[in-house]
Amino acid sequence: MANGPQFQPVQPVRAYQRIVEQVEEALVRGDLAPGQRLPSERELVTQFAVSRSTVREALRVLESNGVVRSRPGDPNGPEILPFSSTALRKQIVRLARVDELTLAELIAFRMIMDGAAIQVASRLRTPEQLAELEGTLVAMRAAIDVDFAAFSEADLTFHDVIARIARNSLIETCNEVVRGVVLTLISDKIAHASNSRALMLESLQHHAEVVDAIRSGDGHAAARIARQNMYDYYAGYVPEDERGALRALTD
Amino acid sequence: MANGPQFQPVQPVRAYQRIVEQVEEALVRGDLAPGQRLPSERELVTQFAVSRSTVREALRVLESNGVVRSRPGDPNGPEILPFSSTALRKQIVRLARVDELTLAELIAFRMIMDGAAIQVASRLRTPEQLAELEGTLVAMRAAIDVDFAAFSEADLTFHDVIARIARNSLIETCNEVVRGVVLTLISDKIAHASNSRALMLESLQHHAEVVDAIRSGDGHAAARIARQNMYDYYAGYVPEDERGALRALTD
DNA sequence: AGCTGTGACTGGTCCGACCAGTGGACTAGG
DNA sequence: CCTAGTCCACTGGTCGGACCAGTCACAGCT
Repeated sequence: MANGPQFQPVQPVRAYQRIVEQVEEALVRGDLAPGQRLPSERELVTQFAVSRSTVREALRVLESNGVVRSRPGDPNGPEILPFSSTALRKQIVRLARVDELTLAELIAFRMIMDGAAIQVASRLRTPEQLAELEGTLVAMRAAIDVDFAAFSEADLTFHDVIARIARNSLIETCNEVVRGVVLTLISDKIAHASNSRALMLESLQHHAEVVDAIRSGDGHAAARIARQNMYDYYAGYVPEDERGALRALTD
Repeated sequence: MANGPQFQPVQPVRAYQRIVEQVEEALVRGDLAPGQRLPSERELVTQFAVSRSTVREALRVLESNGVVRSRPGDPNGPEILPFSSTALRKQIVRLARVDELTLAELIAFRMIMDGAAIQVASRLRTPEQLAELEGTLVAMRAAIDVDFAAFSEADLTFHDVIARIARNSLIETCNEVVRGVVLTLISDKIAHASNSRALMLESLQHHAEVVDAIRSGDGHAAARIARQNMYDYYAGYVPEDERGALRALTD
């Protein structure tokens, strides 16, 4: 049999898709920047030489991808949005929903990413950044006296600072997204009201240990402590027979 | 000032959004499964009691999110798709394009995820899975004599097997997606034609070392070797001043 | 100058129409 | 009886026009 050229199946390109492509290309070329406005739908109709239905379908896709936002009556036209992780979160949530994704996998993901970020941060951190990290510990201590939401917020800040020191916004975004998914998954099992203060104090203590390890520059120790803490914190929500992967990360 | 109830800003919910929500809810409830078909657009018009334009905008959003696929002329109606990571990849590519994401970050991400997967795999692997892993090594060796594409394919299989042993599809998906993004980013800098065979043999040797470490059950060693290999392989494409984070991962 | 009412324009939705393409039913042939 | 070919009902893609509620800028009033 002749080994001819490798043909690829073709699928028709719809008009609205080419509009989406043109807008996205303009965005990566820099011709369009967040904050700027697109022409009105009726103006786009003339520019692209298509009907308004087609323009609107393209705008709906762009809107669903978090690229633009249309508001009724706005004479300035659709707005180009700054990048946001909401669309990325949507996809991960979708991945989690098809139930190929267990809570154990999500927690393992967090242990891995957070541990790695801490390991990198303990090497790259400047004295100023170390001070900033210690500042967030103080803020966490103060937040305990407010309520759990405030503490959770301060905890989030801590991990944001870590990711920024590690100079990796992918880790930052993924961690934030997965953290949100994990929280929604276990939110119905949480009864923080009874013992929340003790839990918060314990969590603060663990964070302080991590900072100590970062201060001494021992990245492996810092990462190990952080992973162990996360294991202790979340393992109770994971079925016994799924904890193997998590324990493999705490060695 | 009275501390009244916490009102939230409201934004109007469009008709097409509620259609999208209903379809996605039906999907998570299991009323809709991949492979099944949606009613035709005109049928959906009567079921949702909206116009066809509205139905179509909803379908475009679902299609852009990888949930359904419409084909012109198909009497069976739009098809419910199995989950695919293409939409997730699209979002990560978008994140990479806004240039907040450097090549170094992507490679760091791969070093972290792949290393962690290998660490977990060396603990969870069964003798059969170890044999399967050794089998992929043989396949990689055979692929070297074909061409680089075949070798790359075999290499991908290796990492897929690792992720499956580690029982974490999130890692699997993220790794696959990021790997694709990395390849497209450096594809223009690659000139494999001259020395590809030597590179492939070296890569195979490194994979064999990883498998050795997995066989002996030393997860930390296996992970360290894997990260070091990836560093050696990719570091050349990363600017000198961005390699700090990568080196922090190879300690 | 500050306020107010108005109107041009926006996006959201609906309707009806036409076209090219698909696939199943139906028919003619084996 | 089964196969191969034709045909047509129906599909999605696109178009154009229409109406409505909402928004914002501006002209005119106080």
